[in-house]
Amino acid sequence: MKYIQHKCEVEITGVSDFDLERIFECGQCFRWEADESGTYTGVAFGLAASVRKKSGSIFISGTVSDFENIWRSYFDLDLNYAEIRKRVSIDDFMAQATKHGAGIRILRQDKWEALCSFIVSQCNNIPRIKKIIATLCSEFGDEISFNGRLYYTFPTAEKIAALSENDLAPLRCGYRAAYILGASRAIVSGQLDLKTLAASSPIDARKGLKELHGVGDKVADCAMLFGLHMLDSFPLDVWMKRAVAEHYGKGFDPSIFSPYAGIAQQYIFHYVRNVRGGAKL
DNA sequence: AAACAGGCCTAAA
DNA sequence: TTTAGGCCTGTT
Repeated sequence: MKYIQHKCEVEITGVSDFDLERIFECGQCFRWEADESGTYTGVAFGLAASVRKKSGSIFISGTVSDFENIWRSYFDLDLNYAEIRKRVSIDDFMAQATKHGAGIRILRQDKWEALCSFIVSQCNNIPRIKKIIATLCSEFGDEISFNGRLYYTFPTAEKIAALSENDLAPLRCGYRAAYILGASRAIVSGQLDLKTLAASSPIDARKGLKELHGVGDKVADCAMLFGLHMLDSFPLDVWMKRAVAEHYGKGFDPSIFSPYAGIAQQYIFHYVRNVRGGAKL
């Protein structure tokens, strides 16, 4: 990988497995939007940015120091996904899934943002999840001016913890509001330390997350995979349950993909939803 | 109009 | 340990 500073963006070359649509539309994040040219704009770690690809190069707005401090890690550019694709292609089904999903990456998102987002995601569809999170940010995040538009940071746990359920009413997120408040307060009180969990074993991380009211197996696994970057975590939603039951039978054990079960999960998810399954169950 | 959406919790077998 | 209902809200 090499990168050079241009006028107001950094050009990155020598990175394989980088497909913006597959990265941003595979359900791991909810705050990046594409324009008609395929450039994605979003906010992460308090910084707004635009990302585009052109003839094999990646262009990310900002400086080399932004890239080194944030985006290099955010896009997980130091992990060799091409090799992981080979590794999880254990049968024909996975060979197909990885072929169609080449370019997917697991973002290294903010831990709290991921946890909060997947609490909101429960029993919801993606458009509504996006809307709720957008409102959460515009109501309680900090403004960022970027390319003549206003964007918002994701509100900190501290900020949310100081609110009431009534304050969250504009989100229209129903019973999830109490879950968000509970999670934020657990973090602020120190009862839950995401940084510690990220450094602990998957079993302990899962147990810790599930102590939160409103966090079960699925949300915990998503928070681990997408927030704690525990790449062996294998979230099982209704789509995945159906897919693995169909292809591997009832006694399926995700550890056949270890230590990259979570990445395998993303390939399978993308494959059954976007390539084979279509948009309906 | 009733069912369902990328779950979770609780109560009851 | 597994299963059914209810939960906020928006959409079909």
